[in-house]
Amino acid sequence: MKDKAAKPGGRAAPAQKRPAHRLTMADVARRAGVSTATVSRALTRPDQVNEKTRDLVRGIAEELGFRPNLIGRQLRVRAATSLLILVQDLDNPFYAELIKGAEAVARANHLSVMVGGTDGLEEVEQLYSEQFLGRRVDGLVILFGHLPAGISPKMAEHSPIVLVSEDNPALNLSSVLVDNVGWAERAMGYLMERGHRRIAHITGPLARIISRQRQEGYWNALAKAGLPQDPALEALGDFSFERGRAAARELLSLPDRPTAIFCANDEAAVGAILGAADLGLSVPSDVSLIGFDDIMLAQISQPPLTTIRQPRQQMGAAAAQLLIDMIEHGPGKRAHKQLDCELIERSSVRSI
Amino acid sequence: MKDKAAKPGGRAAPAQKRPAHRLTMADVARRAGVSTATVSRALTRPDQVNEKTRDLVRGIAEELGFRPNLIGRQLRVRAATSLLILVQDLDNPFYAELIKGAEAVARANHLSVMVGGTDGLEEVEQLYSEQFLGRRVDGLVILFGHLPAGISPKMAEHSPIVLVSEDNPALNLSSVLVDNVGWAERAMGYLMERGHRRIAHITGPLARIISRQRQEGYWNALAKAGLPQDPALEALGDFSFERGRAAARELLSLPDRPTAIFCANDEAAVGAILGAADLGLSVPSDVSLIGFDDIMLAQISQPPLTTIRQPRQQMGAAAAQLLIDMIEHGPGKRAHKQLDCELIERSSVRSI
DNA sequence: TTGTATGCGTTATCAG
DNA sequence: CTGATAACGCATACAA
Repeated sequence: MKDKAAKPGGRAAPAQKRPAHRLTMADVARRAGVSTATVSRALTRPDQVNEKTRDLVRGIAEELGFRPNLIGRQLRVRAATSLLILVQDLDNPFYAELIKGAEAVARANHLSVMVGGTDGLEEVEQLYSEQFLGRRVDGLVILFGHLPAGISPKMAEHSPIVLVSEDNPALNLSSVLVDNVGWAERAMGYLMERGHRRIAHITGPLARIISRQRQEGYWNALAKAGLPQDPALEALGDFSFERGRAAARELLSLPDRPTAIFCANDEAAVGAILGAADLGLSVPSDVSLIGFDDIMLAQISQPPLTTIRQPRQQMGAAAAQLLIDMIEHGPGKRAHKQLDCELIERSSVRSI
Repeated sequence: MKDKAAKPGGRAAPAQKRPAHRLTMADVARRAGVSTATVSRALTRPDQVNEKTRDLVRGIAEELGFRPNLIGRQLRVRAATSLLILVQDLDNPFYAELIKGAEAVARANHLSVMVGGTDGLEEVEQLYSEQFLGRRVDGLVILFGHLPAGISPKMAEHSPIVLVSEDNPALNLSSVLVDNVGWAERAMGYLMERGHRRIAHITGPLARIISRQRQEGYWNALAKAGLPQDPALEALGDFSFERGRAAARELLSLPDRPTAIFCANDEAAVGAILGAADLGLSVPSDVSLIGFDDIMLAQISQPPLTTIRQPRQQMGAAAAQLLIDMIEHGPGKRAHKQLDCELIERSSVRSI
């Protein structure tokens, strides 16, 4: 048997050639004839070390291809390193830009961003919750209106978590929102200003608060105009293109058909364009359409869609910023931020 | 002054109430009157500990809201924990489903997925490279055809990295690809079978290999049919809707205008539909169009687009699987996987 | 300016 | 079955 190094903790033998991805500061230190402390300093606090030593150490690190292990560092330095953005549906075009906004702010603060798509599955939510509870991510941006399975309201109360786009007032969490009710009203107002009185609504999935809020805006507008609520004019949607198409067909087959439809989101609205076409009707001559979100599709649909634009990038940025504040100053700094939308006029509405 | 605990490493004072997110196994151990080793075992290897002890420990952990710190664990247990997917453009609809595929496989292997959007910025690539080199992520799925800044070809050679969708043969890396040349030829063949002879091409950005491959397929098809290459029939694109629209206008303003256009991707093809419309031309009666990718937009454009479908979900899944194999068995297991596309027939092509 | 020693929170080893 | 102890890789307080 070979001798073992005398000092406990000493390496068995200075491995001939350890793969670059397994080098540690000790390896660099040995080669440079300095202590690991000096290596650490040379790499992260260059000013605290003699110029010659610094260059020596850095040269050797470079030569060896050494990169400090961030896990080791993170265990030692308790600084936030990453945010997790949770969405239900990764291929919902609404989210990408929002994520971009968050990413930019995170990056500026030296945080990385993880994105998780849950598909609404509890089991997946659970998995991501573990990352958070296990402190592998330092903050949570949630793009659906509930806490992911595995995080109790009590835990959430004292944690850096922010709800974006979709609120849940029951949870008292920080949030970045738009006034869905108000802007739905505004969309309706736009239609009414152009003479529409018989206006239908294609809802989102009513299980989601955001859908109910836009529906509420629809109702409010009706009420303020002294118009009755006609259940026949409300078609249940689910934010999908296909459902929007079908819903439009239903609505436009009504004996006294609506002159305009307020769609809970753009995707459904684009579906509605085709639904109208299915019946030989065209937009906006036969029926006017207004959407919500201003996704890219809204610009390139035929006709281009008049819609309510949500400031997605800003929403993402604000969320990240809020989160970072909470991480730095503790969750006491809870906040509710409301951003403005904008009505984008294109060609899917005509005056009557 | 108060006494300090006798043992070095002993905590100064059993903090009255430490926030739940700062509890350690030591806290649980103390409360349960066992060692940290037992706590660890009770939590992660329940079978290796006496039933009564186990329940006691787990009960207390639960009661305290203790969650093991994954960073500590990861430092100790060198097991892979996450993959990083790098894309240039997060809001490119092509990627979402691919990411989903990768995520599913990763999840099944107890890995989490990070997604990074670089916007093509070296500085951002650098940032993500550091995550990888710092071993905070264990594998890299790259959705653009080059190594991110900060990773040298030599490093890459021995690392779990896989290129997806877009190849770079110069780098000898594992990859998951489709035969872009072949399927571009197939698209052209489809047009030719329907009598088209004068066929234009809207390219992708030629800086990208994938664009050049599809262009090559275009040329090959021409050559095999004995047709000449007419530079006038090639319009430079950049995969964008707007550029596709403009390019189509150029092409269709030609004195002897093409009867069909092969577009390097769907987004440009949808743009081309509008470009044709701008000139009072309609698809497919005046000009036939075929795309590439089969993004969602292709289904809902008017007319719906005939196109080449890439198996995006499978590509993502295959990439993740490849990566996992490399992580487990070392990068010796390099592999090049080629997946099949499918021609999706819709209504943007007519026979002449 | 540099080195020594310690601990971040967990788990593996080994002895009891 | 359980406990003591030593790492994992790094950064810092403190001593030199």
